[in-house]
Amino acid sequence: MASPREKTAGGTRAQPVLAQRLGYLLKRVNFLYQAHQAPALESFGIDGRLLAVMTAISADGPAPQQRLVERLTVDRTTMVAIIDKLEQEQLVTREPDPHDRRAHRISLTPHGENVRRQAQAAVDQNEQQFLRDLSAREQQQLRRLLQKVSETATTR
Amino acid sequence: MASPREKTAGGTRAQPVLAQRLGYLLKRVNFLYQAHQAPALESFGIDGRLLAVMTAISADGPAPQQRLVERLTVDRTTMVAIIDKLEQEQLVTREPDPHDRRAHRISLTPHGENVRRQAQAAVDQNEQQFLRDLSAREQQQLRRLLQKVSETATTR
DNA sequence: TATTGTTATACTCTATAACTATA
DNA sequence: TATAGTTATAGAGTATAACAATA
Repeated sequence: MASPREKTAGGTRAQPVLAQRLGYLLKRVNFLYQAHQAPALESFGIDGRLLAVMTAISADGPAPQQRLVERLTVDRTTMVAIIDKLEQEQLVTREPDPHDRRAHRISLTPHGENVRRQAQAAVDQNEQQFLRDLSAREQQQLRRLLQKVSETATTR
Repeated sequence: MASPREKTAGGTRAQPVLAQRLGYLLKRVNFLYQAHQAPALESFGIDGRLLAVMTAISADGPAPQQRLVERLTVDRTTMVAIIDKLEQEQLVTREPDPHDRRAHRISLTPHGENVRRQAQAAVDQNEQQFLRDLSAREQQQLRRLLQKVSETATTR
């Protein structure tokens, strides 16, 4: 029934030990990260998802909503709400796609690119605070390992 | 500022590069992990949160709901729903705490401990599939780095 | 007065179904 | 027939407020 010892840091090893479970760690670190970044992003009137969409457009250029949907793995209907918000804040524009009149081309406005750049800088700086106990090498390792797992699981 | 290149598909190149952002990676890997484990857990009639609660009880012994709340960082009202479900499946029992008649002692039933052990074994096995592109050493590194970050951010 | 567990309620996030206009 | 975008709607998940029993 109950295991004899655990410590959360020292010589744990026993059996269950929640704090070492990958699923628990991923959920928890993700939660902590979002909570840590939220205030920094809030001052720009955006959240992580909006920034992610702006990042995708900034990296790959103007795109129909459908392409953003595939890129970010969010639902079509969710994307509508995201673009609504971004357009309302005048960070992106919706234009008819000349090649396919069903589609809308989403582009960053100059203001949008400006906000994106500043928000990203704030995020990056904040991230250093979040990762302050990891060396530069460890930070790079963490990113690399997560990326590797992400690619494994995506291209199953 | 931004790193020059990335891969992911063709020769993407640009600056922002969503797939390298820590926030994006954490969210994505967490999502992929949950999706990967859900079917395995579903066959036991539970989900990751229920297993986490069972793990905590199994590791630390019977506990009042409040202690589980602190341990898992979920809301009191959420915990009520979780314990309701576990009790309904006869995986745990709610007994009056002899020392504090306001509190309930939550204990794993023998059946609960049995399910917990089998479910955990299934999760562990499934996890190897999820992490199949990481060496044993890399898996350990990933866990260690996440744990370190979690502790940093928790004990701010 | 404060705390444990509870209910009712609201709010966010996300997904489903059905519609429109194009292809 | 299928696809891009949209709307309305419903379902999870989670948080807030208020209450009963007890400390």
